[in-house]
Amino acid sequence: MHYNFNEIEAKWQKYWADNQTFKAENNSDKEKFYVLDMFPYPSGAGLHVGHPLGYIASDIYARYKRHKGFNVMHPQGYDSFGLPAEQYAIQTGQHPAITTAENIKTYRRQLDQIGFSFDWSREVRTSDPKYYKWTQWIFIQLFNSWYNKDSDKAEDIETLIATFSSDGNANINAVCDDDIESFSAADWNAFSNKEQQEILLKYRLTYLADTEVNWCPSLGTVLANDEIVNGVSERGGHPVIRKKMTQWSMRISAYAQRLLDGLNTIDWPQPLKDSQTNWIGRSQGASVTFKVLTQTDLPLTPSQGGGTERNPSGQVISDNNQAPSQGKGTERNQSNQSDSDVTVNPSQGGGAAPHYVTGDADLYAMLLDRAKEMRKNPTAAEAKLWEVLRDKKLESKFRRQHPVYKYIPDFVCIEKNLIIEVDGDIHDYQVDEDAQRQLVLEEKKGFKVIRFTNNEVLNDIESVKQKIETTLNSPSLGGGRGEVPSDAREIEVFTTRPDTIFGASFMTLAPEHELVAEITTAEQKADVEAYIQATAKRSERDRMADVKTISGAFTGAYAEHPFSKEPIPIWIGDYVLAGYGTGAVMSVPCGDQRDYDFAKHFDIPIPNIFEGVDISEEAFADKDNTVIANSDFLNGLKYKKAVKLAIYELEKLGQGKGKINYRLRDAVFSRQRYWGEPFPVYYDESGMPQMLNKKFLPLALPEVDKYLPTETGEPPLGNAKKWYWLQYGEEGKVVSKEEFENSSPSGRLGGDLELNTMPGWAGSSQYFNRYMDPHNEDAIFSEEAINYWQDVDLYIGGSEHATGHLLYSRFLQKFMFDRGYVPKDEFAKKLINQGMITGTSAFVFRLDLKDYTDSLDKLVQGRKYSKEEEEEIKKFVQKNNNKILVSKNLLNSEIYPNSDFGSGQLQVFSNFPKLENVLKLRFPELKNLLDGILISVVKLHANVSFINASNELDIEAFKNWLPEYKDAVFILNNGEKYDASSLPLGEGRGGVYTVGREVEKMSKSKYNVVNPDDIVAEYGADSLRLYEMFLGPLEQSKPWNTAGITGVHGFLKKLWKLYHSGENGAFHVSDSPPSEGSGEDLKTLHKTIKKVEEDIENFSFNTSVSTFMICVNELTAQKCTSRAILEPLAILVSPYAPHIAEYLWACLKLGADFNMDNLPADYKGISQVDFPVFEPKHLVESSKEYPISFNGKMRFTMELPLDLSKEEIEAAVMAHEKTQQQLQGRTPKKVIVVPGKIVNIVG
RNA sequence: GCUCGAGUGGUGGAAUUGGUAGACACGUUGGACUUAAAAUCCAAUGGACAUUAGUCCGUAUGGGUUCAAGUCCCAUCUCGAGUACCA
Repeated sequence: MHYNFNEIEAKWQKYWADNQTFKAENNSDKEKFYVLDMFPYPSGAGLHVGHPLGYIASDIYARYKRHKGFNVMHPQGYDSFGLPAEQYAIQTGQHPAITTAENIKTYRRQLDQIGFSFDWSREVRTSDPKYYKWTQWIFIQLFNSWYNKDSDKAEDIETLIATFSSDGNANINAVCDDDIESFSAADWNAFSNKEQQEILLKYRLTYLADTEVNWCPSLGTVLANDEIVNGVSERGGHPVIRKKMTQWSMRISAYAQRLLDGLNTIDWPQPLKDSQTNWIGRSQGASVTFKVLTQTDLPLTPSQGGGTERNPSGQVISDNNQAPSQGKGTERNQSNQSDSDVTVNPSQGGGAAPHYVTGDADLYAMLLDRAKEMRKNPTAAEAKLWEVLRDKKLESKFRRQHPVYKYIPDFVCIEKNLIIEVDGDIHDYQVDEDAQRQLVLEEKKGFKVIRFTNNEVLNDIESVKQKIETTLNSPSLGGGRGEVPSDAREIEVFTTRPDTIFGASFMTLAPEHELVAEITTAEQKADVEAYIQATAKRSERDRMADVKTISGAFTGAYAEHPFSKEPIPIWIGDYVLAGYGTGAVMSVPCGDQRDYDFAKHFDIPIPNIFEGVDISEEAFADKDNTVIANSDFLNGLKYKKAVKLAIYELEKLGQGKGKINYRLRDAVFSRQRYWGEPFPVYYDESGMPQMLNKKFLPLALPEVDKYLPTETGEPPLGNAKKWYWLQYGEEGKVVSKEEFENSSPSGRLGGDLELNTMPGWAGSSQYFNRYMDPHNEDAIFSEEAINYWQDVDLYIGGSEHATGHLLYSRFLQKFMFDRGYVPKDEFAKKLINQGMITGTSAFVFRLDLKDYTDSLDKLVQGRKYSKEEEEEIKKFVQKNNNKILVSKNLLNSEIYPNSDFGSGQLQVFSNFPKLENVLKLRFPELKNLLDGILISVVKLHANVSFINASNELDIEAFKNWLPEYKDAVFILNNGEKYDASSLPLGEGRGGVYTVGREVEKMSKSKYNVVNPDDIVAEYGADSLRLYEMFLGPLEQSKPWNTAGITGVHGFLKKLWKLYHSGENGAFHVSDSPPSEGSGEDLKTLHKTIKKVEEDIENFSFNTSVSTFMICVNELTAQKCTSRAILEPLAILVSPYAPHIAEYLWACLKLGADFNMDNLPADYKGISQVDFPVFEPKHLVESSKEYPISFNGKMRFTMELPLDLSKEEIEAAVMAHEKTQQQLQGRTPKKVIVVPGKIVNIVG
């Protein structure tokens, strides 16, 4: 019998399927083991040989673990939502579900024929409504959760609502939007339902927000950060722009620290952990608040120009021409500042009025004059109260007699929208007018007005003060005047180097920073606006590509250094990114190269604050060797201490605190696609999003006529005729717009459904848990199932998912853990990234010919051709251009010039002298004319299926494939011609055409894709499995070369022969005890058991294939036929080559004539047999072949018993004749003896 | 630029803790069998000199530690992956 792999493999695959051999039970006495592959996206192209690599590795491991007595779950499924099926739908109109189903069928067939031990009863498909029901359910759970920083976990939104209604939000420590105003319990309870919903949305873990997103116009959808590579879309490479859209987002940033910490608890590849760490991007430092100085705060002229400057009010403020950063700061006078603020007249200011100008513009000048008058003559009560309010004594800044609208109230706190009036006697007759004025201020201008009488102020200032304080702290007080935040005149920066704060000689804001317009002075306005426009024009990509160019603009504004109180200029520059930190930096040119370059470029001073460091050439960024100087209280300190002290001092000033910043942003969760999970969300009458009740899930994807966005630019679901939610009580359904509008409003719930769908990672972030109980219709999985299977023990997949799928899955696992659904907060204990299998492209080499007789170079070379010669050349070129293909060995150079190579034939031939000779030989008419032709060599991909193991081209197949070369001339490696005319007798006289080979990514366009179907048909699944493992280490990227498969295929044949040593290759094993032959067979077996076991545990599958080969070679040489050896061997091999192992096992157990269709009822396949146990006693050696080296160089070996002592070994070695020969009479200085290892003689 | 990983025959790759470098294969060359091919089997195969013995050189390069270095340390070069003005 010969090894008929096709028949064997088909039969046993059927046997496994029929018997559900690999079905895993959810309750078992055995220990569980969960082996998982990243489920594939079923693409139309089907599998190539690179795809199964990881599946084969995991399958070997799963089978091995079954042999080791584990209850192994090894499921498989499909990540079947996604773009390609949708693009195909757009092009052809075929529903993505149909495309997907077809592709899955192909995948399944291809997977089945490789013999995986998948438990297909657990298959999931993300696009199956029964599956995405639970994806929608998870979304609802996220919506109904918030992140409590105090307990450091996600909690039910109800706990938040309970706290709101009992205590307001003052003491809530949550991860939430940053624009939340504080409110009391009373406020909360007084809010309308809509207001409450709006507030809750700012806390939910998935929330609807206007976010700046990466919009890809070509794809018509937004992309997550991890879907963008080098500024263009990962799929298709389309440009991406920033755009504001209302989108669902996931508050993954809440988990930044835990995602980081969790990495220490899992056995994942370091590069993958590194890239997650990088992606999360934690940096520790401080946030520092800089006050922006107003014009009048500045003692000195801000601009570089000379001469006297005027402030906008026309008042001469300085004739001092010193640059501000060099000048001394003068003491600032707070009360002066307050007063002088109002002297700014907006009508002359040039730009937008400063935010504190609240007076009516038309009346402003008049009001201002009156206000000034009034300030000079305060009443006693006003003066007394001013003493309490001025200089921020109550934390909030008050202004007195400050014009507001048409009035001049006594005291105003603009930041808090609070007006304080002191009613003197004089006002008594004015009650009506005051009431009117209050109404206007409160209703129209949004101020709160509180009044005190003169008496109250004069007699009980304490209670007045208290009342003002209470009012100031009341959350009902507005947060300031609309668009201008209360801290508008402060700039917050994040820095990792607070120790270098005294080196900050300027500040830089991102051009997009919200304060830029506000602080820019009139003189600088033009500059700044021009710069902002210039940066806005540049695409993300340009900005990234061009990081060398330094650009920026001065705003004219200054900030106050928190410690030195010096004014420092505020610049804008596009090297500061709006999206990171606060979009502003304190620039320390001496300690940061970018700041340094910027300062150099714009001639900004670079103060040196490092001891003994030269910064004349570049910045000094080395933290470890830092000693701070010129920095007041930080002088002489090292980095760590200086950081601590700087933060401490900043905290004392209230201008900073230690802070940890993360790069990780919340994940945008909406996609404007059709082929994805619909959100279980409708929008009610007030426009607020509402979740569908769980019992209405799944909300199935609607049918649409076309898969493109609607004419109004809405996502494809906008095309659906029925996409309204209509619900009365317990009954709900999806209806058309008409049906909804015609339904009775009484008791009706519902509204239009969400038009976006979920992104690709939605369905893949918990699928590993769904496998545990995939058919459960009441829950995502049962408690019993999750508690039994717990988590994935081994996860194998590609590293390209490092910052996408794998990060989101960890995030969702932690969320599920917080909410008590899963027992583990990391879903996969161990993860391995399989490497990519690259293709080995094949090339033929075409000669491109060009008539060279007219060329200028010809004259330079001084060669002249006769008319006849020129004719001859022209004729030849015309006939043979692009028609001559030469064998690789004629191009005996590593340089293959392409068609652009134009420096003349001389260089071509100096590179390829062999080619020149051959051409002269084969085309005798050209013998003296070759100089007249410009020849360049062009590489062409040839389909790898035409290439044999020796890199020889099947010329006829190639010609059939590319008919344009039907009449081409092939010049073979022996210099012979092979062309249409030389057929059929010519045949190139034994020559062959050798192709060039290069490793490239496997791709259709490179014609180097190898289909596993072909391999399986020709060599069998077991050969494919073995060869994929044999190629090299699992994690490593390595090239596929089909030729090499003969090695492992030959091994399988040898293995077969070992069991078929009978007459005519009949199956034969002997029951005689082992070691009857050479006595070495047990040693061979146990050596193999040991090595294979170690290899599998270490995922070193390539070396165990070698081990099998060695084992079979040895047993063959030993003529082993012993059942005691061959049975364990079959088990050892079975994880790798399960089909042949199953067959041999059946022969061993039932005899070679067993009937596949009628196996004994109690027959157990090889997969259910225990793994052989390694017994060290078989490997005990009595002697060792010692390498004897001299000065570390091995010279010869000698066999010595292992039980010799060091001294005995030394004596034996020294006595050896070869030792004496090596020493040539010298006496060794030293003899190193390592028993059982080596002897080294020094001297 | 930064972070990580890797450089070993013609090729894929072995060498788990420093201890016989190149296991196991592919390819190549020679041979056997065959009308021939395929298949199979045998032998050789890091390089150089010698070709009988043997000698020297060899794990990207240059240093170092050690009785002994592919393996450990330092520097340099090259390639790959990730990331990128992250303050």
